[in-house]
Amino acid sequence: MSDGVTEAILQQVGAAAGLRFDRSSTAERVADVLRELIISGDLPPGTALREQQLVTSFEVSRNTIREAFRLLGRERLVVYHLHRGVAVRRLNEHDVHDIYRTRRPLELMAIEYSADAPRAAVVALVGLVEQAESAAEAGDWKQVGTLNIAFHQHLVELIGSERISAFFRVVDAELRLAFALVEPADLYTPFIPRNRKIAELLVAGDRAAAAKELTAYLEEAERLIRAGVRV
Amino acid sequence: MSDGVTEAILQQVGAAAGLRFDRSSTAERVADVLRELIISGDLPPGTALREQQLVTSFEVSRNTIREAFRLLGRERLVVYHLHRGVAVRRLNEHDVHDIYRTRRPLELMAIEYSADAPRAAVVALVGLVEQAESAAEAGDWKQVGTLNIAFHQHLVELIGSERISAFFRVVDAELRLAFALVEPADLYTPFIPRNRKIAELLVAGDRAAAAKELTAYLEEAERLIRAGVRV
DNA sequence: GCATATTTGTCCGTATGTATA
DNA sequence: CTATACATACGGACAAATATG
Repeated sequence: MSDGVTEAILQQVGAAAGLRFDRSSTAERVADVLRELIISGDLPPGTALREQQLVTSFEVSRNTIREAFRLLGRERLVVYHLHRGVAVRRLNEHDVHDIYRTRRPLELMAIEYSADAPRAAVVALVGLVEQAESAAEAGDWKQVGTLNIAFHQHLVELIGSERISAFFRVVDAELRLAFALVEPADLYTPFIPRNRKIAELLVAGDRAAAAKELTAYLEEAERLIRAGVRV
Repeated sequence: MSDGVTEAILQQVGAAAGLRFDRSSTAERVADVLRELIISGDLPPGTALREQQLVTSFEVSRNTIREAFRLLGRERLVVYHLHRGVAVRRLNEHDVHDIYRTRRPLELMAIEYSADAPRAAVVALVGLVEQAESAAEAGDWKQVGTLNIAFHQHLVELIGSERISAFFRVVDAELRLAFALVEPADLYTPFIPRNRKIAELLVAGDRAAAAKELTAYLEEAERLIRAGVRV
């Protein structure tokens, strides 16, 4: 009945997190911990999050847990089933498709806006790629993944809208629900050189070529992740 | 002490909404009603939403109210102050500026995507403008406002991303927090002909001119609303 | 600045309804 | 079909923080 593995994970992190004695509300902090567990893959898609279980692991009340669920639900990281509680969201192919339909216009627009963005911000993209290359050589795929995300997040931030940046973060967290299903080496290795090319083209000011390269990147990534979700 | 006006509004709507016996959770439904009250301007920015007050008007428990607050908080319609509860959000000039920094790239991208969108969807924009013209003649400013929003929502939907559409809806609801501060006639009258021009240019396939017109629209709207917020 | 009242933050017990074995 | 487990929702309690006189 009770999922021993899930329970163990929650015990660890919940207890260690020092949930009380903070500035924000307990519900926010519970949501933060759960979000981290979800996007890191420790709580894989489909995992049922039972209220009582979380009450004992986090040592907070059920009300607080439920408030945290509401927050995560709005971020699309968990799904509600009335009278059946919440579970970590499982993306289907359509979800992945729509996420890329979301990323494409945003990132393409970011390329256009790069013309007006501070040069330092554009150059910083190259630095992120270089860090990713080092991490890949060291075989640290988790770090490569983080840096890949940081690259695209940074790109979108060139638009200069806090709301779009925040929206992109949420969509990105959502996309990570699918990452657990794909081999990290498969996922990132081919994309580092692509990111490098995009960054270099932007620094050179060739936005049209950068847009072309980005489109190719996104198409390949979507295909790969959709294949992973299909399984 | 207790705000009689706010109370009266909540009494009315809360009781009339038939909150129980529905498919979704009570918290969702409470949030729906509150959202409507907020974006319609019945609960103007700054209004304190006291838990006990809502408990009596909606006849639900405090826990449920708090869950609804979490939902609205994630939509940026209310703000939390620890140990001081929630209040209807009050936009400042920076907020309005960022909202337009958000709208601009999205709507410009929508114009580009209109090339690939189904023709019927593009033509439908003209229909929305015509409805707005009728409503303006009839002096129904509330309806004009609704139709203006529908126009831009419809435009963004040409991108074809459910997530972007949903995001735009949230941003739009947020923007309405500022509408209460501007005279509706001032706000909408000059924009109907602009919308018409944009729609006609899109139907004609002249996307560059439509983009120019849209940019002018957004600049004017931002200026007007920022002036309203400044007061 | 202090004492008091109010309100939030959080926890708990319980009753009801729903889904699943 | 019954039993069980669980989520949903309510209401009461109390400490802590904040607002008020």
